[in-house]
Amino acid sequence: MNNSQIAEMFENIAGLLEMKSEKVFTIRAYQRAARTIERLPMELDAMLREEQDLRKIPGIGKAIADKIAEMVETNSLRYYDNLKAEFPDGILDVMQIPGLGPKTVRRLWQELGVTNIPELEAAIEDGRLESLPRLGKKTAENIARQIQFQRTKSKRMPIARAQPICDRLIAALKAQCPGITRIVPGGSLRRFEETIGDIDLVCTADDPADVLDALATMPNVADVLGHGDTKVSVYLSDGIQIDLRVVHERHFGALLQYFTGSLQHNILLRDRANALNLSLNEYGITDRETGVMEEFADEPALYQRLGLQYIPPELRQGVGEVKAALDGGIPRLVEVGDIRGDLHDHSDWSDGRDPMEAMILAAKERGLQYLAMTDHSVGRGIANGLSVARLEEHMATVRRLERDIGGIRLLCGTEMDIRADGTLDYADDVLERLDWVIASVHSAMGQDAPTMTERIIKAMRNPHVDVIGHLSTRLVGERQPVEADFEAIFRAAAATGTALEINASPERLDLKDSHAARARELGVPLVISTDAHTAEALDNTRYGVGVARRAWCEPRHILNAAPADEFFSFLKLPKNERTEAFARSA
DNA sequence: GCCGTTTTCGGCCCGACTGTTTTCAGTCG
Repeated sequence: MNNSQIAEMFENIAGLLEMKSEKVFTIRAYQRAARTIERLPMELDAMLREEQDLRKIPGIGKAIADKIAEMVETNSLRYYDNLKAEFPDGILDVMQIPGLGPKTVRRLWQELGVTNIPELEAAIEDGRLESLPRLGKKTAENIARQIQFQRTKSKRMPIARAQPICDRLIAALKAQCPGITRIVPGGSLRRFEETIGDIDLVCTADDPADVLDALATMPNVADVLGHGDTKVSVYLSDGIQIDLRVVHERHFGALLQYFTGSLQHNILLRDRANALNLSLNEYGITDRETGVMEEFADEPALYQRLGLQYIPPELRQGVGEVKAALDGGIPRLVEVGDIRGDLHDHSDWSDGRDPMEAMILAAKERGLQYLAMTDHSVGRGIANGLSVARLEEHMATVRRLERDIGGIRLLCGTEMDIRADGTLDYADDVLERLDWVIASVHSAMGQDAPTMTERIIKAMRNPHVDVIGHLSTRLVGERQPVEADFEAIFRAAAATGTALEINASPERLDLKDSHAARARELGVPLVISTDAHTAEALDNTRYGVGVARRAWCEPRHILNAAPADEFFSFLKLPKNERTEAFARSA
């Protein structure tokens, strides 16, 4: 069983226990464990194989650790099976409907015999639901509406889709409400998660009601889910939910912190406040003795008041960051401005849109010190891959443009296919003349894990392969990652001195955050590359930096954060010396 | 069920909003 399956099972356990009115803290413990497991950097079954103590993971104690062991060993959990047997099959689906919680779902089941969504719809239709005490016509209507929306509502969307929607929304609200003093995204968007459930906006304004009304009455709003004095929630016509919270300027720091989350991070932060006999909410920090509330114009002051280092949003995942902040363990994370070169770029020589010259000029304009031109190898027939003869020309052109343009160093490179059998698209005598070789999987992605693992490791053993591109080949929300033993691959990368790419294309984000974290731990040199196919795509670096920051990467962990001279001397090293040299320079 | 720089037992984040109420339970984030 993999981590996401295990997490889902704990999430279901929590749901069923809720319906049993089990102790709320037991339920929370399962939910917390599920959320933690979801984003663990390593697979639990691998950890167990290595006899690691799962109880070192925050939120996992004896009971849950034992259950994980049983799941990994037997692919099932008797406790869960028994629990599930107490409830009808579709009941968890019913609980997924927004507005329907465990209490209501249990009543609907026990008093009306509703066990799935069609039966729920029938009970609304024939008026049985609204006849129950404490439920009424309006509740019935709301549930019916939510069922409909569930069908059209977009699932979590890639950050690449959410970001522009959010930008447009902010621009529209600003234009319509001159009283807005600040408006910024919060939630998963600000934490740079790879997918976004709904878009959270944090706003300060002289007249909150004005802003709330403005959003609620926008033309592309399909439905208003709630509208109070400080917040409004709406569905846009394309099925995206927007939550907007508006408060007075003096509460901004506390509100932004609260609305950025994550939920688990906020809980840990409020625990910390409690330990200091303080109470934290979205308006400020209250001294429990005196009842006096302190307000915060910005977030750093709030963290400081709790005796903590500032925690960047990307780290607010509710795992170890609060503890780290207590001991000064929050590192200076890599920033966009640290990235000195881009090492994965396509031109119209293969499947890019823009001529090589335009790409180089765009890179120079963005202040990059070096750029690798890495058009596709011949195996990518569909992407107009370069034959050896065209590659020769390509190299000559790179050299000529480097001289002609000046002020930026160029690398003659390739993004070369790793074929299904692990052999490479160019022969060694071709590869050794290139400055920068990316090897990537573009075909036969359905291979079984042992085959794929061996295929990639075989490529890494080649002395000329500098980096593996978009390791898992996943497309966020579109295509599943390949099956492979990633732990083995990371270890092989460290052993062979092969770098791993954090592909910053927002559709890819590959390595993903937890994989980048694990690779970093093992000392693998990482690069953040845009895989740009257009000049504008060079701006996507920020998405890759977001992934790296979520993986606790500092500039020293990122190869292309090195200034040009340092980077080029690194490349002169034979591969088998690189991992060690990278650790030394770090 | 988890956890401990006051605790191995007794705590466990906190407020907004809604609908059905006549004072609040349920749900959400």
